[in-house]
Amino acid sequence: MNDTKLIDIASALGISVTTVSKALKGYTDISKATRARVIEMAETMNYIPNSVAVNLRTNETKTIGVIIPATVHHFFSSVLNGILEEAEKRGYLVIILQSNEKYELEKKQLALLIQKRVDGVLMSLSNETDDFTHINEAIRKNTPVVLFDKIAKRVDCSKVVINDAKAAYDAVTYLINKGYKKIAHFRGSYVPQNSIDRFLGYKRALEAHGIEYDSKLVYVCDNNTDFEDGYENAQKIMTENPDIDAIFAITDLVAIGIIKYFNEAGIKTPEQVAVFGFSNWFMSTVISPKLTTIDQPGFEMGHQAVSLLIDEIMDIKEHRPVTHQIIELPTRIIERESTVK
Amino acid sequence: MNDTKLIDIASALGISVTTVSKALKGYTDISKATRARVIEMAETMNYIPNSVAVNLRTNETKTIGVIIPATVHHFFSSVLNGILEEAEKRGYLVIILQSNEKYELEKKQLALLIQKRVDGVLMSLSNETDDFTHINEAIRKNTPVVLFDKIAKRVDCSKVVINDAKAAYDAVTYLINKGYKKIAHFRGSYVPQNSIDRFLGYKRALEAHGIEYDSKLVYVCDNNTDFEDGYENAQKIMTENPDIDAIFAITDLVAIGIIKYFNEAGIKTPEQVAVFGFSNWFMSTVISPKLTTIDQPGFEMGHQAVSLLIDEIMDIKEHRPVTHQIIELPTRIIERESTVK
DNA sequence: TTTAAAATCGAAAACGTTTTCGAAAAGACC
DNA sequence: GGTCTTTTCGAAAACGTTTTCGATTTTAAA
Repeated sequence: MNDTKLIDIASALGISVTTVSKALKGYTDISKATRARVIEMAETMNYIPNSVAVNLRTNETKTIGVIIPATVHHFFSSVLNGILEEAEKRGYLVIILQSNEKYELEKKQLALLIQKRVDGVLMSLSNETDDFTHINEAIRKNTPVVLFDKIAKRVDCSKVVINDAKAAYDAVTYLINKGYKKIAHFRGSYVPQNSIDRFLGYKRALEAHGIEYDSKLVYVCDNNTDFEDGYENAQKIMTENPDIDAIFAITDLVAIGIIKYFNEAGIKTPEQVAVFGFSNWFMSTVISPKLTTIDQPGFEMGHQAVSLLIDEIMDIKEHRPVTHQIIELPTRIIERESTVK
Repeated sequence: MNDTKLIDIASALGISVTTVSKALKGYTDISKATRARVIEMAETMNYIPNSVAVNLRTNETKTIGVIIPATVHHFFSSVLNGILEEAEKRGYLVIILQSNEKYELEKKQLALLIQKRVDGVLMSLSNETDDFTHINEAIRKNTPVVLFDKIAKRVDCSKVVINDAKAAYDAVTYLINKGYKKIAHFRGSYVPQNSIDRFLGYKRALEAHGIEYDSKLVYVCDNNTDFEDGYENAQKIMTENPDIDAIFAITDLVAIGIIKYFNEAGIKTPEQVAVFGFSNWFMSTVISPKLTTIDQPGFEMGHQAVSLLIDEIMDIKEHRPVTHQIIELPTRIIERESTVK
């Protein structure tokens, strides 16, 4: 170990630690001559400042925390990528925690991050989360939080999102314009805002185009880790409502499950039933037929979230007033085989 | 902010910070009575210890660093999962860095982690890395390192790996036993140990079964982020060596590229050419035909790596002699459609 | 009651920096 | 040479803990 510290440089040079510290940090009240000597000595002694001591003194850790529901999803992987890249660029390290879609875990992890004195935290809510006091508490304690993707509208903080309702609206409108008439929706569970908004988009698109909304055509897929849900509900809907001609799925994963079932059951996609996904996972180009879907800019989302967070950290540090922003990233339809006859 | 500190509790109770600290940490030289008073006051004042101060004093951060080449790959996502879960269970936080397969970045990031005083680091080498002094340097400075998956044999530290050569040998042997005679190999680039070992396994399996190794049947796929490489080389091999009847691919991603090309070109899999992947990515069950592959236990690998690392951290802390272990995780063949006629 | 042992507490040093403030030295000016 | 300004440096406090060691008080033993 034997790390060299300021005092080692100081005694090697016969000067004080104060002078060494100032020389290294570029203070102007140190002569060019001694500054040069200090820098050289620091170099040869291979000095590396002890970040922990610096953190204690300066009261900042140059570290941000990230809480995401899961990493296995391709979408969150790309968000993570964006986060890591931007954080590194701005000189921050990132601590990652995974809530596994559990509210209790999410709460505990947020407390952990605050205890670790991270300068700010980025989070995407778990599916269970419908109480936001832990987040408000964090903000109240001056740890800035920015929410991304799975957010809560009622929390007053910066956010970066897509317009789920609009994206869903666009998707369903696209299907209607393509001539599909009886469009089902495989939705997510009832708590997450995404799930609600995509459902609303679906419903509004139908109504806006004179198609009556039928709650019997809405199936719930609340398992996020597997495509079984899509598979099973596809099976179910084809016995209960065999005359549908399209399904708008909340997620590519669900859509993949649907297509898998259709392929096995000999149901032609899109000839008999078209399938529309959501997120543009890598997988969606792999399956046959290739999946039409909504592109959700994960990488960009990670970038923006970090940017917003660090800006806010700076504002707090400089005692500037903080203003919360909501960035809405554009989505677009990626048309592939699963919807074009 | 207004965090409550030890001194706040102390002055509220009219006692010293020493006593407060000891009471909270369960020292036996504090009376039951005052301990109770302290604990209660700490509770009501919502005391949270300042980790940075604790870190400085105790000289440990309860944080480990992880450097991986990329997160987008499904395999690394599951390793990450295993890491996060085990680290949380053992009370450690994890800082993640991504080298993007660049040696220089990997080196810089390792230095960063050491400067941040992480208690240890987990890493999987970049494809470019063929100099290991940065790792040896870290170990010399008493920051334990454990390597996983993409390792360097010449570095003296704990490792958790699969036996790439054996897994590849098994895969090719499987193909031979299935009756395939002219088996090509799409290998990775020349530096990474994985790539080398899988190639060696391929070669040895051929030789062990009396099939002459032909270097013309080996194609290099060194792009890890896309399946284009597999796609293009598949196209190439079918003009240069149209009589092959199987391909052993270094990665599921490459295999997917091959199958995509075959599907488009009307080449039947596995009837004309069988395809064998490696890693058992989620994707491999999505493509049609479903891909036969080697299951690589990523989650378990993450678990074990963290376990090894924390054990070593403890050994160093307690001044016990450290012993380096190499854990070899079992792989197995997952037979699916792409190799069974 | 005296003495020894046990129980309970606190002063102070330490971890390695950063930064304020004052002191000393050097230079400028008359 | 004396005064004033500028340059250059260092002592010391501070960040919030942990832990050693000694001091004081209480209890037990005789």
